[in-house]
Amino acid sequence: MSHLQGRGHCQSCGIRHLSIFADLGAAQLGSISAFHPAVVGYDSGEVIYHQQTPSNNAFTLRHGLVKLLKVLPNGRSHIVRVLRRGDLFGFDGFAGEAYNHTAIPMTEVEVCRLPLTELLDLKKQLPEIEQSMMIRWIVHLREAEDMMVELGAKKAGERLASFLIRWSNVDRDAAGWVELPLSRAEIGELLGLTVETVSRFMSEWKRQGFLQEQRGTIRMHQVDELRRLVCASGSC
Amino acid sequence: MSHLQGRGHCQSCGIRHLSIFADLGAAQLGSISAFHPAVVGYDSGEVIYHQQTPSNNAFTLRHGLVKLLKVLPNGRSHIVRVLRRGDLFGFDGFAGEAYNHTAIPMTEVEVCRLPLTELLDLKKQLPEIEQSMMIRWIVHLREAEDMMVELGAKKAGERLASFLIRWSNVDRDAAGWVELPLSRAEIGELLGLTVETVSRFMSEWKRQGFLQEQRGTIRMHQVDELRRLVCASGSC
DNA sequence: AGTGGATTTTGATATAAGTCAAGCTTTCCA
DNA sequence: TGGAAAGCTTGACTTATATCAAAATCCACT
Repeated sequence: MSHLQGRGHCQSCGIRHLSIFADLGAAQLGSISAFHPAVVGYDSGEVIYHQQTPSNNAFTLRHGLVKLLKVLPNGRSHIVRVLRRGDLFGFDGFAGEAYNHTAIPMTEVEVCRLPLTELLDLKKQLPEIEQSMMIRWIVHLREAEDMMVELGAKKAGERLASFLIRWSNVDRDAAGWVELPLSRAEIGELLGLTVETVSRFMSEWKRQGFLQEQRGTIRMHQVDELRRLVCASGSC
Repeated sequence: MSHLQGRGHCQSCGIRHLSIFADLGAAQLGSISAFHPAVVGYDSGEVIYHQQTPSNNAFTLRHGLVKLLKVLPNGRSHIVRVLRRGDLFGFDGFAGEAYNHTAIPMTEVEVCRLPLTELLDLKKQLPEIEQSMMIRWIVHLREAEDMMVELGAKKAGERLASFLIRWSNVDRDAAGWVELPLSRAEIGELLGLTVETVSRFMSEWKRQGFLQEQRGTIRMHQVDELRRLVCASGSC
């Protein structure tokens, strides 16, 4: 179950430097009296919010991973984005309008819940927040455009290789291992492929030594080799 | 060739009500002395700007249609967005950074060219512009998410039907006709399909009476019928 | 009006990826 | 600890869509 972990205190927040509040001074934060964030926990698979539901809160991800997905009337669904520490989400509709997608944790997560109306006020008052949000939108839009190219112009192996390579370039440890807490089904939903196709490619690459995996953790080898093999003249 | 049509005068601009300057009063516009927009024309197929090129200007489309596309190193390319009257584009990088995509007119167009640094200043000064840009980003991001679902979770016929239906709901005349100045190849690049696939579906639907076409203009019939036929239980 | 080039259509064929089905592993918890 | 559920792998088969190729049509320009 989701559970309230307590009232938020931005001043002492461990991930503030990753959030839209990164550029605020302590004084500025202290002076905000009408702001009421709350730290909330969710288990993997719970629903943080559901598409078509009125949006009253935005969220900042404190730790764990969240997927944003859209479900079609016929049951098919597609993951439109995977969120990481510090990401802002749920601010894709205007206050009171419906969320455009569903947000579900892929691990245990902790989020900071921000009432939308308060966030909008804050944004108006503090140009730093404004600016920080604008930058996020731009980056975010770039990523969306890149993803459209992946989906529209690349084939299965290319999409999967480029996803795994990108993923393994973030947060990998000294030995090159990265957590990959996505099921094959989820990778499929993200890349527009079936579970079987994802599984086949990954098995093949493990056999060929491009990929190691143990308990939800992976390590990539000879990335350039893999690229040369899978991606026709620079398609990924 | 592209050609300068003259210095812009926001006050008298015919599409200002569609632009990011829609909510400004005449007085506010008049008071902006340091702003130097220019009206520029381009022919179909010219390059307005090229991906990887430093971004110094943003643009507002005055009339005609522009495609934003990304080209992969291997020559494949994908259209990530089609722009209409009033749309702002080229503001996807920060001043001086590279554009993330290439902008090419699909018809003769006229654009208003806005120096990025000036636009950024203006945005800082006038909350109306700020607000208007934020709304555009949100809408835009929604559209991008929707498009990812199209590409990732739907098949050829579903994508094409939903594209044609959406398209024909904008700017159609009293008799239901809409201009469609995209070649089959461009529709394919937008939807992740080949020319042949696009052509086959459209021919079939013409035969079946769902679609009429003459000289770059189309008209849809019995949309609900088509949907029922093509889209498995509500997939489009 | 007539010719040449581009675009579109149509057909035949190939193939990547989906579907269906069965076994195999891992994980979870009773 | 063991047994069920969930997730993953593998195989055989089907199919949607790409690819290749050739007509047919449309359009632009003398």
